Amino acid sequence: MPKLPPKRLESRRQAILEAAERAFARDGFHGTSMQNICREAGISPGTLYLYFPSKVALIAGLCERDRNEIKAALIEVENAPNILEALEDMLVHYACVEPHERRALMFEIGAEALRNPDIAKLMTETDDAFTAMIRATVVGAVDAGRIKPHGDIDTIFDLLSALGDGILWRATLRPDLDHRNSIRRIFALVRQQLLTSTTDTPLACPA
Amino acid sequence: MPKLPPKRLESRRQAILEAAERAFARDGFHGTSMQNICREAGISPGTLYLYFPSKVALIAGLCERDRNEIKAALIEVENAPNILEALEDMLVHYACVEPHERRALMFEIGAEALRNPDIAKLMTETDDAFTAMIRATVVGAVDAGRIKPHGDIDTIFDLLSALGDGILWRATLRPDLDHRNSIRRIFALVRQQLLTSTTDTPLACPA
Amino acid sequence: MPKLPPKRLESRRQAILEAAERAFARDGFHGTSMQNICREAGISPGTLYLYFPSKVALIAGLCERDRNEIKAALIEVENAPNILEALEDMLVHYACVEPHERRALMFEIGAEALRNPDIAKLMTETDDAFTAMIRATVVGAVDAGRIKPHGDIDTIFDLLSALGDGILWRATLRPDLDHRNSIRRIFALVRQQLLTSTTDTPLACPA
Amino acid sequence: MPKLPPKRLESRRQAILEAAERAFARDGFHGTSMQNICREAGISPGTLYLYFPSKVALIAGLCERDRNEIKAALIEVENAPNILEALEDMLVHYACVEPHERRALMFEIGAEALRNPDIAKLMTETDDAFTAMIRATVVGAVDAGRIKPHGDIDTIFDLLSALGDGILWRATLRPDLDHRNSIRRIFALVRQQLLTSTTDTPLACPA
DNA sequence: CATGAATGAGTGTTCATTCAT
DNA sequence: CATGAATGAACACTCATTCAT
Repeated sequence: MPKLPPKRLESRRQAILEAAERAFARDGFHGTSMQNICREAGISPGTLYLYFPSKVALIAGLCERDRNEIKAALIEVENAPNILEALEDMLVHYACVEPHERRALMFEIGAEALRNPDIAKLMTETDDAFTAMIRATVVGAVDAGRIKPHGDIDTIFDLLSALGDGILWRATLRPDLDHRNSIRRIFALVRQQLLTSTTDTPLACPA
Repeated sequence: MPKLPPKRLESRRQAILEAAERAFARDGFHGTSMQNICREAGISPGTLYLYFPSKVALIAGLCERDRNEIKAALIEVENAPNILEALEDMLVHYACVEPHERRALMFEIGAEALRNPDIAKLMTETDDAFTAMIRATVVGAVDAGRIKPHGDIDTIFDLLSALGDGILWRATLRPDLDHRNSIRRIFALVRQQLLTSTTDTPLACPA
Repeated sequence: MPKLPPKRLESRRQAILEAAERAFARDGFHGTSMQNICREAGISPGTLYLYFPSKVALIAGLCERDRNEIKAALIEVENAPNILEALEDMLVHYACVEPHERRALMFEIGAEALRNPDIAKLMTETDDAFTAMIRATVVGAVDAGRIKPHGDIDTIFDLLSALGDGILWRATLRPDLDHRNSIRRIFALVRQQLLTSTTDTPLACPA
Repeated sequence: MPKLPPKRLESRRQAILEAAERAFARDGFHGTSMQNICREAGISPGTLYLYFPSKVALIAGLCERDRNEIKAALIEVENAPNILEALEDMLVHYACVEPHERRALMFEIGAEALRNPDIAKLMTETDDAFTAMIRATVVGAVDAGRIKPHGDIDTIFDLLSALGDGILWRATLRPDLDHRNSIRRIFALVRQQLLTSTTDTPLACPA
């Protein structure tokens, strides 16, 4: 029987999560104390623990929030006229448009997942959902004859998954490089050699 | 003015580094205390600080040691008859043969690089050296007519770099998947669609 | 100016006290939080503080309740045909029949009394009432010629008081020993050497 | 390989234990923070944890120290010409001569034993050693014909154990009463009715 | 009367680092 | 060169209590 309306509680929860994200992004997970987060959120430690039972729970909360965000982004990709283009835009967004801190945080959550099974589970689920969704969309496009894969479709998926993760990793660890340009060129290559759109101009035989 | 012979000093340093690596791999960077490392190395804290000025310096030391190891591995790749095959083997080695802890540590060093410019510099240098080396080798092979790139050579390099990093990332975060098989198939695809060996049986035109 | 009928208030008070006792007995005074008690009682902290102004007040409440219980037990002793037998039964009850948690709680209340004068006062009053009552009863029996004390009657009382407290202390701290048997034998000895019932078979002179 | 001489370490340990005792006696076990103890001992928290691994370990240390003290006291009792007199003096010492805080601390250690098996074990061992020693001494005196028990010797022991504990309990919880006088009278009664010294003037038959 | 969200000082404990020996 | 005792700020987390609703 909550005294405050549920909406108030939920918005408070979100505000705390955002404060935690700012603090984590600024100082890193291990460099951020609960007191820091409290100060950032303008609340007391007691209140913080009313909403999140532990520091790890904050990371889990952020992880879940990201998961929801990615799911939403995926639905957009799903409905896009050109799936490769949509994926490319999504990658540019996370690799270049979002601030560096955002990627750093993602990286640290990954590191945390290596030691914490709960976080690992959240990440695994997100990853699986992502892959399954892309696969369904592309397979649909292939079946509809709008895309032609050059090679085993499963292998192309594995390659694309690794490619996406690798681009994000490099965007995080090598902020000095021009990833936007790199992504554009890589995707052009993918379109040419791995997943040809049949509605585009036909490609010359590579041999 | 060291009074001990430099060899003795250096071997001590290496022993400490190895102890640190064991401890970090077991408990994570933030889960390992300097006392743990001392116990693992069989020395006192005072002695540890004689060889390494801080905990981060240990990570930097490990990072540098890894860099040297990778450079050695690269030279092997450089001299290999088939560069793609050598790269593939190297990837299988780091993604599947080396124990999971090794990858986890690499990941944590990456996370540390995000907060520490010294570590970042070490990683960047290693990455650049790696890329430059691969590029030189492949370009040599292309010029010699032993390999034929299907597309812009720089783009292929970017793709391969991201692909390699992504495969390692996935091997670290998704230890439940069969990465060995995945790598084999991806490299077959790469050989077919991106970097064809002219000494192999010519490929059929994919279109 | 209470608006609820006093009975309702009082029964609520008792219910809270019982919940607190359960929680204290389970986890100890210092191991029990006010939130635990609230959960046990099915009320909110605000309500708890409406009935008891502090955590110590709960202990005081329990102490007072115990006092009333002991007073009731004393009246039974007072009316018993054989006072020593009644005392013995009472001791067996508190030392062996009641669950260990009950004694532990009594012990913890004692510890609290050492730091809190209010609690100390309650305990002292109970102790005095107890002693006075026993004394009156026994003196009555002596005057009536039903019991014959072997020695100074005040000293026998002091000994009996200490004996009773000591038996309870030992029953609390040494739950591994057989206190029931011990009490039976001690009381037989007391009857033989300290307080002889003249209605029983006369005792032989111990010398 | 301790750098400091073992004596220095041990004296430091003892100094910390004494500081802890002062603090516990003043404010109670749960009312004393580790910081308080550090201030009292003039050391830092880190140093405190170098000597004692936890707060409970401090209580255990005090408990063990008390045990040794009691053992020493017992040896004196053992060698005393009149064992009952020696026991009486020992009781007077702990009940009346030692400061109230000492008893309060003993009480709190008892309370802690109810929740902590390690402490309970220490207390049980001390108690058993105490009882065994007294029994051996008294049985020796009985066999030598210097003391004559009036009743079953085991029962007399149980009664004496409970009596001693009860006197200490009462001395702790009722500091307002005159325990010295009470003990003198109780022991006189014991000598008269339970354990007669055959070297003293023979007692008249109580009947 | 009752609620429960909010508080914030306080808890026991850790750990990277220093320095006298 | 090596030691290890000592440090003390910092940590994640708790809990008796309050008060606006």
